[in-house]
Amino acid sequence: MGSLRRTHACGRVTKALVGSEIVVAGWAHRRRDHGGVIFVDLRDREGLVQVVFKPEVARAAHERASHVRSEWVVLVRGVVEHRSPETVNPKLATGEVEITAHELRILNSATPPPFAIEEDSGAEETVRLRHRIHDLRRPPLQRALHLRHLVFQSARRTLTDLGFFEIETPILAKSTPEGARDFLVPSRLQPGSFYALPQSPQILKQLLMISGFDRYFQIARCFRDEDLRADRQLEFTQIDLEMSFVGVEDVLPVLEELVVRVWREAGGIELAHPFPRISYEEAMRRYGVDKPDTRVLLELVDLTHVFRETELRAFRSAVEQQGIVKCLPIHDASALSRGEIDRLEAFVKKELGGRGLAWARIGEEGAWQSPIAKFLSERERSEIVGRTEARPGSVLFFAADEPAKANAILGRLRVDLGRQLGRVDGRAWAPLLVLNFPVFERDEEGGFTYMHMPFVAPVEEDLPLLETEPERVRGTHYDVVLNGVELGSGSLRNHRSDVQRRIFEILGYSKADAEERFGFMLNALDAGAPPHGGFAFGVDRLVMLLAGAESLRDVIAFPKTQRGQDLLLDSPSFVSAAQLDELSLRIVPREGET
RNA sequence: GGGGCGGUAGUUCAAUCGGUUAGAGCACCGGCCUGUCACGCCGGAAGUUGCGGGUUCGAGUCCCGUCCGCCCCGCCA
Repeated sequence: MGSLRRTHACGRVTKALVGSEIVVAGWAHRRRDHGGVIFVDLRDREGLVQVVFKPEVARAAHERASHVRSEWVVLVRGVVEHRSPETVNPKLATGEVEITAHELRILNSATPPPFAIEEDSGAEETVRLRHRIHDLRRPPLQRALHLRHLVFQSARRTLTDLGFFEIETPILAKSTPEGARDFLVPSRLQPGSFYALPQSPQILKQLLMISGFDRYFQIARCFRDEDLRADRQLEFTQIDLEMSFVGVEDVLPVLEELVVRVWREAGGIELAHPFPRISYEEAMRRYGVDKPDTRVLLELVDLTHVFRETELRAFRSAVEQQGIVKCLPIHDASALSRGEIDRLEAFVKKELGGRGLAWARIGEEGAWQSPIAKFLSERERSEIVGRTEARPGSVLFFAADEPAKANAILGRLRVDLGRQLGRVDGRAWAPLLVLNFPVFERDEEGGFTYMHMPFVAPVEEDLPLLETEPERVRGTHYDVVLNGVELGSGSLRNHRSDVQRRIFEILGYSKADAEERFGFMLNALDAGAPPHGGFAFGVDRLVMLLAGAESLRDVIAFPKTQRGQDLLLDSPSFVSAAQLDELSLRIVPREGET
């Protein structure tokens, strides 16, 4: 490079610079060699600019330029000039100008790229992940990671403005028995003992509240050793925050302000606020999910009581086994063909694990066209029609199953069909606060388990229910939902150890169990814990939404595949016997393996 | 753990019913070309058809196993 330093970014060369000598550096995006004049599109983070090499202007530079290939790294000194009107390129931000090169320095050659460094490379994801360096040079990834940066900066600014301190917590943390599977890190100094990577900084941030930090936030890396999905990675990032001396109504405005400012500052989007609110119970009832996309206008109807004594055995047995019967009515549904309905039924059975999908089409004069019609009494049919407001042209879908399953099936169909049939309200963004999640839910054995985590504080007036009907205890838990995607969740936490102990009891921990597993937490609460509560945003999903991406992998610089591998680094990988030895570890082959 | 889709040149795809030497675009290499911008023209090189086994006179194609990628269920405070 010598002593020459770049003076301008390629993508920022404008008409204002015409006539001046500048130095740019970047990657040779494309070379067009006309034998005489040679054009090189030079690319950097900011964009492309055309460099012209003319033999009569700079013989040596022109000669050198003929050797330049795609992705070579070069530095150019030249003069910015207007393009003649017929050679202006309107597709390029810098297309009205070009740089006439006086000097070319080749800083590095490069192997040919495995695919085109373009908006859409056309390459398969395996190839893209293996060649992540080239993939990251593509504009969509450059934009996504820039967006991520803007999100972080906006969040930091906003939370700082609101009086939060940014405090780090350990990555080498401790395994706790609840929640997801831990990633373990063997300790060399304590042979046989393990750290766990944090699933979230939950406990530590509560300890920080007890320590008096009042308002904390952190851009925290979290680790959960569970199977991956398009929207789930082994490691992910949260904007984590916690506040002292607050109730729910003090936390929610902070979350709203954060989301509104991030969308404004990182995305240039004004979100309507305050955000609409809905209870967990209402969300499940009307939409079948706890994170409804409220832009979709279709809604579910509960028909359980209609079928208590029905002749239709599948429905009655579902109701008898504490299940529910729900209906997704779609009016004016002539666009839904019989073939489409059959396809949906197959989809429900195969993909969603449903027993089936009952349906009915209401014909002219209200005649039922339906495989279940003959099992339904006059009264049942008229009650269904009344409840669903069905009319000629309506199609009704029914799910009779345990509540979670029936809701999951119809909740999914609601969104799929709503989008497919255009039953949407036209908004680009639909933020929503979901409130009052229950503290407990029943587990498979009929006992209680926590719905989100064991530290969620009950709503104050429901505290007496802890002794009588734990199932009905509403929690202070809240979710922020955008377009049917959960951006994050939070709650007030139990700051009184007696309430926390009672909850452990209901969860089935003995006193000794609770002491052993959470003794340090209970002691900490007793050390003068203020009322506190907080929240954590899933940044990756948030950026995915803002970027309009389909997968978390498109907003993370170096993501892992569905099997948890990094195809670029080729991790995870075996380690040397010496390393294992130092950690007092031995690899034991699994049954059936050699 | 389960269901589904996929894997052929660097890359994106094609290859009839199981049948000649596995083809094409782009990329790559060489040559020509002074206004292109997906430059153009001429020529060239490029393959363990993911891997292993089987059926067959003959397998990219059929069968079995396995590996890898993606989507989903389970799982994920």
